Amino acid sequence: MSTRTKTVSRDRGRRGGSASRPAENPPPVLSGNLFEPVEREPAYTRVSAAIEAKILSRALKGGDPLPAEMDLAQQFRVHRSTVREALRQLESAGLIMRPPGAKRMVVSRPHVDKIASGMRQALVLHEVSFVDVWEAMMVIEPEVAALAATRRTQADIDALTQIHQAFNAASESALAVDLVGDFFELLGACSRNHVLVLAKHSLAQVLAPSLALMIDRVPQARSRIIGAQQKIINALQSRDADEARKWMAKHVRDFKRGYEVAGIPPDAVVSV
Amino acid sequence: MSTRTKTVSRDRGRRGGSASRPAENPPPVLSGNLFEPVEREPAYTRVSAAIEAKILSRALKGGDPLPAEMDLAQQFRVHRSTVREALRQLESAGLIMRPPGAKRMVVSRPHVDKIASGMRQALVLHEVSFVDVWEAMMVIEPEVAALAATRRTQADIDALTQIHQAFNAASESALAVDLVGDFFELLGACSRNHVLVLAKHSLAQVLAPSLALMIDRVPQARSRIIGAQQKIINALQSRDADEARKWMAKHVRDFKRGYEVAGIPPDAVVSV
DNA sequence: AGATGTCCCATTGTCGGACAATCCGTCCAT
DNA sequence: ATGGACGGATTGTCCGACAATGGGACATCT
Repeated sequence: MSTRTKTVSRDRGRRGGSASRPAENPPPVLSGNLFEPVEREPAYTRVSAAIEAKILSRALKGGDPLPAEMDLAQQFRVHRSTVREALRQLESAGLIMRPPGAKRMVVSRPHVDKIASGMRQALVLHEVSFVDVWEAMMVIEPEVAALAATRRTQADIDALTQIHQAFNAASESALAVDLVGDFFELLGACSRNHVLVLAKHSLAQVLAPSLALMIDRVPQARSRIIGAQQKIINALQSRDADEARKWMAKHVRDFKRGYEVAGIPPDAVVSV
Repeated sequence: MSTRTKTVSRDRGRRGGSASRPAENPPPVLSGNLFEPVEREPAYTRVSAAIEAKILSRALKGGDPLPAEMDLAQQFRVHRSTVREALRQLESAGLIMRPPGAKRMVVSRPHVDKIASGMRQALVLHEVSFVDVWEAMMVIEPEVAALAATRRTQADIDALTQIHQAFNAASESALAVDLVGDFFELLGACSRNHVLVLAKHSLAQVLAPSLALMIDRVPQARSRIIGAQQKIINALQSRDADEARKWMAKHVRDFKRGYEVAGIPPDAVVSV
């Protein structure tokens, strides 16, 4: 005999996806399905949902340590193993993490890398083609550059210049790819808009592997990147949003040309 | 005494975040940290990483059933509990799921809702302000509309019109909000670009709760939405990308005005 | 005082084993 | 063919256990 309570009372699964069809008239006739499927969500899901709610409602702020697993198990009246499975979910969602070399889990806002990597997985598994990603870049990057031009500080420009010069001097392509990523990321930071930074970061992650290929195969790619970066920095320096937008658009278009020259078909699906 | 193997051999943590500083000259002097932190990732993480790799490399395709937990435990030489924790992580990442009323887990590509909800959590926890989200919409939505104008089919237009009319007739605001979301989503589908759809979807999720507020508080919001939707549909009908872009920009700007009229401060952080 | 060693306890990571619920295929009776 | 009974397979949850380790309290050394 176990102490489990087994009350299946919980019913407010708030997973509403807004995909509701126009909603026929329910009262008069019972058209089609009378009952919706009974929901039997396992305990580990309820536990994780409960903790997630506390975190999202800011009852648990970032940095707060979570109670010990045993405590949670007692509070939820559930076995520690069950709590652990719930914690794994939250951990993978990035809502909690364990600082390296620490016992207790702490509440943490999901790091950009975390969510971006989720996005990358999704795009890879959805077999998104390179043009799709490129199109998204064409939409986002020029506007981000324009925003950056109006909001950058001198420190931003200095940092960008530093990366630009490092790229100029980079010999091995792995480093060069990293530096291109850094340039884009820093430019995003100049826009002072977390949402766009997140979106940019995801695109960059998806593109990075093939970018390495491209830079290796296309000799003139580096000089074109150097030129575009320089123009963009100049535009930022003079706070010329239109110029920044224009050159970033050129820059992104160049990427596509680079891919074409490198023999990567535009409808190639991105991969890991 | 347990049978655990405890080999700490694994070292290729490929979590490279590209945040590398310009990389000083390592060979001559030992400047700063000589050793990187020893990595001791728990077994459940390695198990989930192994399965994740198999999925991302498409060795396991979508729809494939995963082996039973016991099988996995035997293959990995770990306890079933450990496997379960790994599975929880993959489940929460959306890489595997259990079809309602089935035993085995199956490989699944993460649904848009899944990743979008992750994005929403991240933005909420990063205390992103409403203007940030709005700015991102101003960047993305008009271009999506322009793309949609060139790629829409007649079926798309019919569906959009249907939603438009449903919104026109919608009485309760919850339904109206859903329909606005549906309109945006369908418009995204017309763009035929999964990446942009994903980004749009995330933004919509973040905005939905406050949108309900706004529609309730601002009487003229509905008529403005109706007008904009109509103009956009017309632009799509005549495949006029510029017109679509222009009206969508107006439409999104209207949202901001609506928020202002509703008394929602622009730097209010989005919440659940 | 500050650095270092020692000891203990709380907590995590992992394991072994157990049992009820339930899905699924098989077999049998109607 | 339909419907019911049966048994194996698999999951959800629990119990209990133990080694490893982080963290604090305390003693010791310089």
